[in-house]
Amino acid sequence: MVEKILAPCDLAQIADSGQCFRMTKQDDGSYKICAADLCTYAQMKGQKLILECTEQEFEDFWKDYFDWDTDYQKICDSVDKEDEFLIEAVKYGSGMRILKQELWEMLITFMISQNNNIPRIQKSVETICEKFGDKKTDIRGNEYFTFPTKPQLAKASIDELRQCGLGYRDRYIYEIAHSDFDVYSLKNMDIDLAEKELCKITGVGKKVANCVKLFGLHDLTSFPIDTWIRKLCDKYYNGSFPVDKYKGYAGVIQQYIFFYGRTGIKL
DNA sequence: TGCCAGGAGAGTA
DNA sequence: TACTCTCATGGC
Repeated sequence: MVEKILAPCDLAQIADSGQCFRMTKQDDGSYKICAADLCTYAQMKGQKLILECTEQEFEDFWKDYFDWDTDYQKICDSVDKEDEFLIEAVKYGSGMRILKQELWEMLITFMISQNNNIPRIQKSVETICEKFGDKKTDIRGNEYFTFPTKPQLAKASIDELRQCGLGYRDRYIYEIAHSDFDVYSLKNMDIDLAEKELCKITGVGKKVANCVKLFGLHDLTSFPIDTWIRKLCDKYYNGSFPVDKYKGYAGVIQQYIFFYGRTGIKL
């Protein structure tokens, strides 16, 4: 068990923010988090984050996963005082953090996300893990499944992928799993080039590429524009959000807006 | 029953 | 370049 001060941080907000799909609330109030090939249980007590893992595992993985070194309070405080909508959005989702997630998992997950809804994405991702990932035992003695690697996914037929509820996206996943594309090569690229390379993949457009950049490459300048953001920008910003005001971290701001728009207000 | 969802590809003008 | 149609499918 590891206990560390982390503020701001709200696990409920992060779990419901649409950036991760394998973070689920348990009956005891904790959150089960499956990431990379690991699994832990997390809960907050005040400003204290309690993780069920060893100190070593925390230092090696979870600390970075929670983006420990970014000052989210400073980001919240930087919001334009004239921007009433954004002030409300940040207040509503003030415990948000951008998790540093596994790159391959982000690519596949956000390819599945297109023209889809979050509960259904979660279901598809979980089914894919159960069918093609490795079965492991977590710290509480429960079984969990890792997200399948590229070679593991390449063993799946189109029909097997279709059975995971992917709909028409099954062939996109099939194609990328059988391609010679190395997602990890993106880490060594200029971020604009990385986006171009992502957009060459069948089933990846600008929006999905920006999600992969933000959640998989931790490029906080990335500002994905989906249906929610578009509607909100049309309503509150005359169709275009002033990303230049938030140089270097507009992606975090995007996440506050998305979360507030999707769960906090009626459009 | 029809519309929507963290969109993108293909066809057409 | 810009627009439109289509693609599965569960939830409301």
